Amino acid sequence: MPELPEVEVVRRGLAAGLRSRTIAAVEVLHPRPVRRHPTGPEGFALTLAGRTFTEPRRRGKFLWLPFADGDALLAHLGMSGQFRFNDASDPLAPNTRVLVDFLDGGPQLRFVDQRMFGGLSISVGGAELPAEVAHIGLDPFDPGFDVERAVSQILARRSGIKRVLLNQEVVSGIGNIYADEALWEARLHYDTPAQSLSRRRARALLVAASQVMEGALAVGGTSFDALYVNVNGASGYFDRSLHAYGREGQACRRCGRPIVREAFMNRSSYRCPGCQRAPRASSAQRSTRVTAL
DNA sequence: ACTATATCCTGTATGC
DNA sequence: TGCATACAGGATATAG
Repeated sequence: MPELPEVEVVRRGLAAGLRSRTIAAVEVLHPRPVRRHPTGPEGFALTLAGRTFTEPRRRGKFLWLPFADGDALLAHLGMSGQFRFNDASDPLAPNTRVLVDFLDGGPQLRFVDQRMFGGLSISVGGAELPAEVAHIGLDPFDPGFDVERAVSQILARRSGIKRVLLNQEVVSGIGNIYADEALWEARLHYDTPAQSLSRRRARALLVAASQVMEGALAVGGTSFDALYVNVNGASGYFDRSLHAYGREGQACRRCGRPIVREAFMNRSSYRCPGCQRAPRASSAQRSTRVTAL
């Protein structure tokens, strides 16, 4: 699942392969990835021809590929989106959805996406910051990221801490894998009310999230299968460094107890039952008690 | 304004 | 072998 480190790996690959290149033609092979474009796949393809890419940018898991004319191609990888560079004569990978050819005749840019939760759209005037991304919070890799401000936002939420970590409007870039890893590092249960944390613990959690993701970026990201690869089709190696995610039944590397998997928010949460104890009472239980009194 | 949930989508793994 | 079901989980629309 591409989260912040994986999306940054992709951004860097795109930077190396797209800069100053001009689009000759675009072919949309499946309409779903361009569903947000108002004039449909044909309009999407036509409006892109002739545009010249500049430096790709990113906020959290959103990528945008600015054009020299001030607009941008906005991209989200969703669950399984990939950008790949291939010669036009190379066979198409399964689930290839969009093809971009360039005037220089060099490698094609291909958007491949099995589950199609992600997609491409055109952001008019979005070269600097697409309006579609304006509501997304800064990510921990952003030079403008303010830890104290993020701590304050976490403490203002009534939800469990993992819900808050996954909320891209508070801090962006964190998905299920790095949320579980950060919670393991910080020894926190996913249901701990965000409001109950001290500033110190909330800060430590954010630092842990940031450090885990930096470590993942350094080795090319986390890959479990062929659904996340860089623009050359290569996998990352961070799965070997995970402490919680995907380790059901395996010993906690801190205390030795088997990691458990629990259903949470329509997905799985992994935690150590020894190091990450459930909070004494959920906020819902407490408010019920207050009401009863 | 905040919070929680249903929904989208397809390949792979598993159970009967 | 075939068929059904569970699972992977991003962001968003919608309901409360």
